[in-house]
Amino acid sequence: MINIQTTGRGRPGTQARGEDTRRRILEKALDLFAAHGYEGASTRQIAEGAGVNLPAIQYYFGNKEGLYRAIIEDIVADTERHMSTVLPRVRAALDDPEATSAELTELLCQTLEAFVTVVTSGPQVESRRLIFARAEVEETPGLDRMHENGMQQIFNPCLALFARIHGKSEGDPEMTMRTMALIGQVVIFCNNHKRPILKAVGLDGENVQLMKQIVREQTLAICRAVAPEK
Amino acid sequence: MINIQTTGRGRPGTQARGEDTRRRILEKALDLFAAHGYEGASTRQIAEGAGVNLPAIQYYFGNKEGLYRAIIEDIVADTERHMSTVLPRVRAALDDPEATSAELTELLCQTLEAFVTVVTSGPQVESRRLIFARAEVEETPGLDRMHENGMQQIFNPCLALFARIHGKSEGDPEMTMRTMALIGQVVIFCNNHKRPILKAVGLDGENVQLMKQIVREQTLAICRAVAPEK
DNA sequence: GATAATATCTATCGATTGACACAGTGTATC
DNA sequence: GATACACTGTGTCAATCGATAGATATTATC
Repeated sequence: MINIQTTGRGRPGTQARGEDTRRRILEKALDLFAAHGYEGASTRQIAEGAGVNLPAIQYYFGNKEGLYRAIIEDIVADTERHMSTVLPRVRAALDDPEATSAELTELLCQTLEAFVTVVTSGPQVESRRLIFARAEVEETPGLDRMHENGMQQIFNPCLALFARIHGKSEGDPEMTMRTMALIGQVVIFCNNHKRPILKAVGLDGENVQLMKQIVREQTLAICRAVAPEK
Repeated sequence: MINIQTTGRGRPGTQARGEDTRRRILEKALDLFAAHGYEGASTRQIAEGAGVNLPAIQYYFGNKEGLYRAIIEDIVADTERHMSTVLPRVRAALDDPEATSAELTELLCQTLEAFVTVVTSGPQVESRRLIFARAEVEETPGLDRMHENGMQQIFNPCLALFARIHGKSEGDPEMTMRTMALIGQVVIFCNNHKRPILKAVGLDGENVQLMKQIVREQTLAICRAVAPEK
């Protein structure tokens, strides 16, 4: 019997011991999936790296795909947690027909900054960033879930704000493309951190601040070109 | 004996027949590598899809990696061909100490537009775009070559122009990050075309023009914020 | 300590992978 | 028409993949 969902924590006749094992598998799997992709990372590598037996993966996650989906769910939950600091205010402003262009622009900047926070904080950031980037490229089972979440948590809010600032409809293909270009400013930093550029720069605390500043400045410049301040 | 390099075209004691086979393999391999990645695409799939035998891949390209590298070389050559319309003028302007900020900005826009052309023209664009995106994520043998070429043909010229416009050094990490954000506006369009967004928009002729316009407008807005026109 | 659920082990399955040996077919050149 | 080279076919190899069977170990509950 497979216990994909049960972690055994606190249940009668249960040991909390397995929780460590489960976490070790998740951590190693995240690193390997990020580095080599879904097909490239083998369950044997993961098991060996996590210091567990091969059937442990099946025991805790059912199969390889279940393991992958568990990782993605973690990232999705983390993303929602970070974005929840901004999204309510974004929705409120969008519901307010009298929201000024300046207010909407400020919220757009904050949304993008929250996105930067998502991809630069927490444990194993570099691997999580790579999974993020892979979600835009690969067709692995489960990555559509992550892409969908990115649309809901990041793209659509930015699209709504940006379209409102432009005075255009959210359904306008032009606004979709403009928003893609806007978000691309952040997404590109999710690339492979082993590349010389990102290795030279390094997304440590100081550069993360700089990154937010750059995104804000360039976003402000773009918005001002559309809706100049009075 | 493997004849990785010889295509047999026009050489004495040679048949031109194999050229078609070689091309068919390349085309099918490009699609499959783009869709499923290097590890995900099997040589059997490629051979079957191209309508050839499995050893044909070995015959023409030595091994799977050789086939992959051949594809990348094609894309690299194509990129160099497209960028050659702008890069000489960029180098000339960079060598000219009296080049105005407006001139440098215009060249930056043209460089980015040429980049858009690279990722939106030619046969099998969608697959080539995906390979482009994968180059920023994966660590497949040969992709470093492609990434390196992207640095040389696109990133470094943009960095040099952008730094000059800002009046800062090319070696400044801040300028590296700013240039990444700038180029990210275009790179994000290289994502999976099967995703709902890109499927709804579609990078056909009309939208490619719109895309160039958007990139130009937003780049101009960013540059103007730094070096305001007199 | 008996029982049952949780957790981990060894060993192996069938399928697929990339690569290869080697025979056969075609055409051009002399 | 004989030879050489370019090309395509069949069959098979060792390695690796994900998955499973089944035995054993550990621990909580009674």
